[in-house]
Amino acid sequence: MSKRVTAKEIAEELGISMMTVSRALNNRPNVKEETRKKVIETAARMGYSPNHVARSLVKQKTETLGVVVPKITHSFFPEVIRGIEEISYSSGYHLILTHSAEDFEQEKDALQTLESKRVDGILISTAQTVEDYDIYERLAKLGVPMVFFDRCVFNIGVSCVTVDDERGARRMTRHLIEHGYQRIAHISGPSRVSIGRYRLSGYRKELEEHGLPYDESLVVEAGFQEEDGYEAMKRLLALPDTRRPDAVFAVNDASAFGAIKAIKEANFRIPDDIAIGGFTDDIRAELLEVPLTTIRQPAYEIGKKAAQQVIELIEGKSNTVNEIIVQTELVIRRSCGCDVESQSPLLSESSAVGAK
Amino acid sequence: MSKRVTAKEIAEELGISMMTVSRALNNRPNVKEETRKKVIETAARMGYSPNHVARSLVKQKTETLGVVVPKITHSFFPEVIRGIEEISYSSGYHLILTHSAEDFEQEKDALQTLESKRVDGILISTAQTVEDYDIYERLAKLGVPMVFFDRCVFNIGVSCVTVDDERGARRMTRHLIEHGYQRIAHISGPSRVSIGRYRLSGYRKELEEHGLPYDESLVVEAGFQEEDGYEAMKRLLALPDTRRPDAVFAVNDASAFGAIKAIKEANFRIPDDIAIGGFTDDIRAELLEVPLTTIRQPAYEIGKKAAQQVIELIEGKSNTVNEIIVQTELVIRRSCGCDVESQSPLLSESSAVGAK
DNA sequence: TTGTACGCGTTATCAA
DNA sequence: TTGATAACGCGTACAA
Repeated sequence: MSKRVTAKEIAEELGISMMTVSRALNNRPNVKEETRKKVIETAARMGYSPNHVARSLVKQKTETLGVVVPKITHSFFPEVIRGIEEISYSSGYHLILTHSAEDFEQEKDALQTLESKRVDGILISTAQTVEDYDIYERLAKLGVPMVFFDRCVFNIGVSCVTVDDERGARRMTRHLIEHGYQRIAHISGPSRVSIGRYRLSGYRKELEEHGLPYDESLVVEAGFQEEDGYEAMKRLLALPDTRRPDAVFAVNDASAFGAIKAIKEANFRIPDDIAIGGFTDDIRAELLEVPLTTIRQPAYEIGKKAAQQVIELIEGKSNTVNEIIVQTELVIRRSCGCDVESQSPLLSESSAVGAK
Repeated sequence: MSKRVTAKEIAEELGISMMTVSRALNNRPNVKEETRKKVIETAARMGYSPNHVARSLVKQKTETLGVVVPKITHSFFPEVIRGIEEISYSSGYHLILTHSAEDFEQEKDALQTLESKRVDGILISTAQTVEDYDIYERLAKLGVPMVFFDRCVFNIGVSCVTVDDERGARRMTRHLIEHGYQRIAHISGPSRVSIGRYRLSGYRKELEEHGLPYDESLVVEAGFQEEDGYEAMKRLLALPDTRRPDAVFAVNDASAFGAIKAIKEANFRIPDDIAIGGFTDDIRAELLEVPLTTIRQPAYEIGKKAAQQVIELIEGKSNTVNEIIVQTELVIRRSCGCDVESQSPLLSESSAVGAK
């Protein structure tokens, strides 16, 4: 550890008290302008850097937010983080980023460290292996400002920012039904995770509304990763010809990517033999050989809203438990076999940076 | 701020001293096993969470690394962060993630906060508008363990983990030359940034080695973003027919994406009219309508190595200034007009999660 | 094996 | 307008 200049040393240098230095440096009233100037100048000359650790200890505030993501993937979470970062930066908070790698034990670990580091608030999207809610409840009861995003836990008094998963799933399912598909399969997410449950329930409700049977053999519970979708699709493809799905709704785009891989390996064509729809609108979705029809989740927005929520909690501007629902959008591409005039998928305005 | 249980309170509860509590909780020797058990049990019961802030203050160590990235984009930096996270997690460090949004002022800001927060080490990739190196030098002189990754500043006594940019650029340029292209343009990065300079110099040296003229009108300095590549390409396309390039080497994939967009808008074909090569191997590169030939930078590796470097510095296992060069790889796809049997680009094993 | 006194670097409080 | 003193919660050093 390098030797650091302290406020005390500045005080000694100038023959004044520590408190005056502190006041001057923090732009507090009751300091003679002349003194303030001298202090600031001396501090700069001596290379003073205020010790935030000491400050946090006495102020009981770290100006830091803890973020827990299940995965630092390529598309959704980085975008969410960007949203979080933008809001928190402008409010003077910094981010401790942790990731659970979809593992509940690591997540608990991360949460405990964040607690020990006394972050002012926590933003979290649960791991897919979440087992119980004790730790969230404990933190919530302790009064640690906390907000879930994307993957939430409800009814434990914690706010949440997410999309209307059930509605999005219904929208996708309806879209497939309206295009004449009869045997629509669903590669679902883990039922432990909110978005897994809600998307499944949306799928199911929409089938019912259209008088289609809910066929359990067409629903495979899997994880959120590409390989999970791949394995699940293989199981669906192993069904006898007459029972094989003519369309598949995957819980998210990653899962859909895996499913597509399995479908191609089995020499079926998309969408002719099997249509497919995803959820997320990953940046890769529109670039696939057969661009993927999907439900767009505004990741950046979700991040911003979630950050706004915790900050409001922290600063006491609000203490209600909110469920913020961000709207999704059905993005129709070729994988569902619909007649959209498919423009060249290369870098549409909507994705990435729209060069104008 | 919620009321927190302190070590002192545990001590009072048990009628022992704070120190015994501290020793018991930190698995230090010289505590009767029975006492230790009681302490641990009581701590759990009372919901004790050690205050890391206080601990950091006395130990002069925060167990935290500061990370500064210019952008939280979709591909390269998230992968680097994943690598950093993996190593630091296993060594007990947590990450404060800041981003400069490619803006030098924000970067300085971030660096100052990280300094104030007394992070144990800093990992940084410079913003494209970097102006001077004062702050890096100051931090380095102060003895703050610091490592650059990807975009480095050399000769100021700070370690760096990057790829051999010049060599990668030469490799790409040579590849284009060997395929008969004569007028190879370069959309370069900002000359202020190391990778901008080295890639340009690689391009230039390779041309020279092959006896090709270095034509200034074929070199356009731009930024690292998609729109920069787009604008730069438009300028190249505005050249008279005979002076127009037949191939373009873009400083990175994002820039190449923008260039491709401009080329298509001008109704030229890739690679027939104009071939193109990038640098990075963004996850989208292989998914383009005409998959992009590029130089692969092992982002995850870079992150891991960079994290290992700072941690070694922090723990005093090393105090030498290292320049770690990670190898790149030429990835040949269709955009350069070469005869590769182009397999379906959809989610090859190499990208994302290879479902097996 | 356990306890006491002090210090880490800052801010809050109250007195001057 | 300034300063002295006491926290903040923990670990170190030494004594018991």
